[in-house]
Amino acid sequence: MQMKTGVEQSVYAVLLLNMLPDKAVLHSEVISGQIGASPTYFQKLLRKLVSADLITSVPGVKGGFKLKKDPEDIRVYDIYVAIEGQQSLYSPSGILNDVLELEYDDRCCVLGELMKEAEDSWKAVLKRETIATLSQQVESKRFVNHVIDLKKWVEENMVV
Amino acid sequence: MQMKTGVEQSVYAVLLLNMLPDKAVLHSEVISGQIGASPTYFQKLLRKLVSADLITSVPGVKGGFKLKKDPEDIRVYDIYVAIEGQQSLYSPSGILNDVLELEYDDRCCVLGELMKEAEDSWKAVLKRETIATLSQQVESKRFVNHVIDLKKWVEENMVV
DNA sequence: TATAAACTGGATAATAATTATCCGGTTTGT
DNA sequence: ACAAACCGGATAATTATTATCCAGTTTATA
Repeated sequence: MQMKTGVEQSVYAVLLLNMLPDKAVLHSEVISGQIGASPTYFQKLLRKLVSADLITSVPGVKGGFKLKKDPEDIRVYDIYVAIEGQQSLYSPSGILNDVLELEYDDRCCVLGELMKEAEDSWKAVLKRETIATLSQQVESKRFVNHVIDLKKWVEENMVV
Repeated sequence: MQMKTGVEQSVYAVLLLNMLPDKAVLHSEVISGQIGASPTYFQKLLRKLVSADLITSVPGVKGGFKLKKDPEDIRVYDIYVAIEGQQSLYSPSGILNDVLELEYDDRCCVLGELMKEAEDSWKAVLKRETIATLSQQVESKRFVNHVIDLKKWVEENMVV
């Protein structure tokens, strides 16, 4: 039980896109190169983010990707769902129902309820943080010099 | 990202073992048969529960498995860790460190902290519930008749 | 005391999920 | 018209999970 690395890569990709000036766009291979992801698979991830309406893609020469929403409106949870889908961490297989030989109309899933609560609690934390708040943390004094370099890199690699 | 079915099977196995009278023991194939799990793989799961000191095994003819601890002292979380190990749901791959070109001594992992908090919150729920409280729920009035049948089954299949 | 029936644990195979690649198609700036 | 990007479906490679097998140890009992 481990989160896909694609989620982490996507979060950082969105953080990068958030450094783009308006109208500018970043080519998918440029992003995957910076993040160290496999270019072709990374495109699939970007595709999912597009489907989830978190980013937009512009095709054609000078095409690329940019944010669709404001960073305040993109929650880490949104990215998680975009990549992993909304299937829950626990899918009750109804063992207890079989063991208790319950009829369909009075099935119980005592473990399922607990797991749902745990998962909701987990999701709540992911819903709290947004790309905006994450960006703030990265841009904190401690890393400000590195972020300046990174923004320079973005400007060198972006397309109008 | 989905919880192993082995965790669910293990929880129900422990619930079954909790119905055993003192000194009695349940053969692993009897349990896996009731739960509907593959016998050989299920033994591996039981083995992990033994290693985690949640249950004990007695070898030899008339051998089997029984609880090692009181049901109040077995948390769902303990079973989860026994089966899945204590690796966290999120293992930071240090992308941001690479992106920011940080030196070893001032690495940050802004996403890692968030994920850790989310995971702790998830685990807290699993730590709250024990086999004792789960058993209570199953034995609630609603299912009391079925539980009586189940206990009958346990007595028929247990070994002194 | 020999035997059968259980657990032990390591090697290995089968299955499923994740990650990665390829390629023919569409869009768009030059 | 062409090159450079995205699109999306098929497919392969890799990894994680589930499942099996087998030779070893323990123990009740005949």
